[in-house]
Amino acid sequence: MRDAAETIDEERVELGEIAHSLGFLLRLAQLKAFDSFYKTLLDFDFKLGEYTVLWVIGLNPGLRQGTIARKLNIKPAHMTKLVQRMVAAGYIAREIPADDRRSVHLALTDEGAALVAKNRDAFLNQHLTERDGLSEKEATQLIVLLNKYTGVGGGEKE
Amino acid sequence: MRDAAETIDEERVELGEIAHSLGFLLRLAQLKAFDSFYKTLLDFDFKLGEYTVLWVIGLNPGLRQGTIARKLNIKPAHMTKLVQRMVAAGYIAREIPADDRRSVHLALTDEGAALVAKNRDAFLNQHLTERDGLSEKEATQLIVLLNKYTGVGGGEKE
DNA sequence: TATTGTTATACTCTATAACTATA
DNA sequence: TATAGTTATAGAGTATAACAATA
Repeated sequence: MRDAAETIDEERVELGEIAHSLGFLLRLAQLKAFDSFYKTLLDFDFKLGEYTVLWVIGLNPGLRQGTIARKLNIKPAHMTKLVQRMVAAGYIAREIPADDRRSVHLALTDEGAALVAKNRDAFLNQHLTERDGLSEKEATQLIVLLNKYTGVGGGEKE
Repeated sequence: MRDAAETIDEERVELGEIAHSLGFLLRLAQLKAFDSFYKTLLDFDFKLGEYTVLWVIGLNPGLRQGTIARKLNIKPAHMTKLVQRMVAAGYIAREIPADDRRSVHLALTDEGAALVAKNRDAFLNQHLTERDGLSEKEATQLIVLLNKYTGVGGGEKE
């Protein structure tokens, strides 16, 4: 595997110790995952982040906008614009609750719920298409470790 | 662990199946890794990507600009601007080889080499500071899996 | 004609701070 | 005075296409 198909057409690039740097590897891995995601969804006119927000709102109707933003690491300013686009598109309904009129509660419209449901399989198919190079077991292991590292699975049933 | 410190101050957010999506987890993980990286380098006036490019040029003096860009997933247009900044800063020297005058070969100046050397420890310290939540063994496992997934370690000694 | 790198443009995401309206 | 969200602005990263020089 060392002298095999490595000299294909490109000069060899030595990466040294950064090949073991989490930050560096995560950047490359994310680019790869996004690539294969978008490759499977040619007709999809949404950003990954937008769909994710719709998904989370669908699972947590009535949640405050800021809560979702913090959980998904979206900055308030960005969140505002994203929500505005989704409201304009008719996928999200905003509601100002009487008990705290500063906050905004979000829910999917019927149209939004339909959109999430319709693209659900394609979206979750990521698992299958995106794990190039890894065995099923390794992919599962990777996901478990990332859950732990990010703290995402913290309070979940797992 | 389920009823413990979860109701700290924030409403509970249900993520459902996307908590197992590689793309989603990689995005969060990358944000976290970058955060802790920049936290350890308060006085560092470089972007992560810029330092990475300098690093790789240091290990591969004379390599073509495009080769490095492809390996690091940097788009040609972006690479051009990045190189221009580094040349202006005095860290990179460009050389047009006689045998193919379209290409640009890159090498570090003495100043560039000194900069890479000086920040080497802080840069590689990522390993130590950035693996919050993971045991040493798990961090190693994660890095191995990411190496495999991204194909980075493909032709390396490992 | 094809390739390497450059320029120009636009769009997304991010970062920041000032602002409003509520509390 | 603090908080939730908004607006405005700027910067970084990316995508794209048109271009020049060279092969």
